[in-house]
Amino acid sequence: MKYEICNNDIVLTEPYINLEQTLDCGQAFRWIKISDDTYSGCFVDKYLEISERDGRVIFVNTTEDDFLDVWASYFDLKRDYADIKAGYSQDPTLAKACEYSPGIRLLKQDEWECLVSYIFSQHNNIPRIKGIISRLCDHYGHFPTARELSRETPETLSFLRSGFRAKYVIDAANKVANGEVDLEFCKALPYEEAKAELMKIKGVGPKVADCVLLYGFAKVEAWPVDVWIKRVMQTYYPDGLPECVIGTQGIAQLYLFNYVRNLHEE
DNA sequence: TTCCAGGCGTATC
DNA sequence: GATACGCATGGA
Repeated sequence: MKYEICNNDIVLTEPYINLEQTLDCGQAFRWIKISDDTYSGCFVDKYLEISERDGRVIFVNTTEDDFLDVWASYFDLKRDYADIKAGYSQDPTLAKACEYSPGIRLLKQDEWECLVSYIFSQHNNIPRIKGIISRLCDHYGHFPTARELSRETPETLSFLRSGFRAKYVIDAANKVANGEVDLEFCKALPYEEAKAELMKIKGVGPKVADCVLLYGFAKVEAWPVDVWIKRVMQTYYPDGLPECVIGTQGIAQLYLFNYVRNLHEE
């Protein structure tokens, strides 16, 4: 990781990140493109504007402390993606997927926000997921805590227009607020045990749990299988995943998901 | 109009 | 344990 301090900004020169590929690939739902080269977003109570110019990423008006304590972790800056992608290049499909969007990185998101977001994601599409979460945050002025959401009912959340998912989010809020599911504790558990804990929540099945394990807990062995990844498996890997992804399947999934979803649109 | 969307709970066998 | 079906909402 290499960076410079420029006036009030942090300019990241290494590693390479593509902001559009990373912030708008469907792993996080709250980043907003506010100009040609700039996004705004949050991690818990930290607000960030971040720009990409001439291949460099600029953390606008950001202290070195916040950069090192919050954003370096959030953007997974210490992981060696060049090394990971070199391993993936043994597989022709993954080689194409990495070439298609080489600047994707895993975002290590807040686990509670991640849990709620992916409960809303089920049987839904990305623009609509963003709309629901945007209405939720506008309503509270921030992403609501579990305690705040535990006071809601499906009726009081009807403004979200989130359909049958509202009751699941309320169940998650209740279980997290009363300690029945302890996300901090889950984070420290091994993959399988953490997954079983998350699946105590109504509306959290294997796929949503894997998304929280990957995007919220940064457990890169998680392998969320949605409709797109099912198609990937049928089309490219009928006999199972290639050896070169074992251990970091979650990161491979980011590249593959983005690749096939855009192939479909073209 | 019909189909589908980063699935899951439930009923049924 | 596996398979089928309904589910709120909205865009294509």
